[in-house]
Amino acid sequence: MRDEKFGRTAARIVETEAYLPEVDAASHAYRGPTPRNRSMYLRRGHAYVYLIYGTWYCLNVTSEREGTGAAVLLRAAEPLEGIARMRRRRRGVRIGDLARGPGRLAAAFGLDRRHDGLDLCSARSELWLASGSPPAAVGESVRIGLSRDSHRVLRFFERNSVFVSGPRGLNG
DNA sequence: AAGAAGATTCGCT
DNA sequence: GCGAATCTTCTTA
Repeated sequence: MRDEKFGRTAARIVETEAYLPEVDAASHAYRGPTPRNRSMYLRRGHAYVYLIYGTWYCLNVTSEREGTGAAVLLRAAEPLEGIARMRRRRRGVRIGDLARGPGRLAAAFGLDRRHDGLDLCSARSELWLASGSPPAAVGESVRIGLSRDSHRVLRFFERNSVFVSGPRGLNG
């Protein structure tokens, strides 16, 4: 959820990908800290927001203890609140496309590097995680769009959600 | 120092 | 289906 002066935007996470510490060649933290990825080393529950292809931002939630680089990429979400605001940010696309994909999700919430490093578990943060309705059935698959460590089954999604970005079949 | 690839998406052919 | 957009990091293509 994101709180701004003029209202709240909220969405329910329906698709994620995990990036492991140490052994995961696809992780931005695989080769150690850099200016871009340093917030991956924050304690679990912090935001890692980065720019990809010089064009889109992606939102991750850190997942390990302080000093260990790991995170969960939020790949897709079901818009719940502030949908008009999201549509304005997303050039008026259909609701089903507002947050279907990691770049689109961050764009719907209006995120950029100013949000990098925020504590997503703090009531004083403008961007935060809330508990919501649990997924009915969780599917898993390999992660999308990787060339290294592409075999790892670390993508998780709500099986019957139309807001998921990638394949929803038995094996992803 | 320069070039290529990358956790993506959009618009045009 | 393919190229563009254009930032950060890694390789030397």
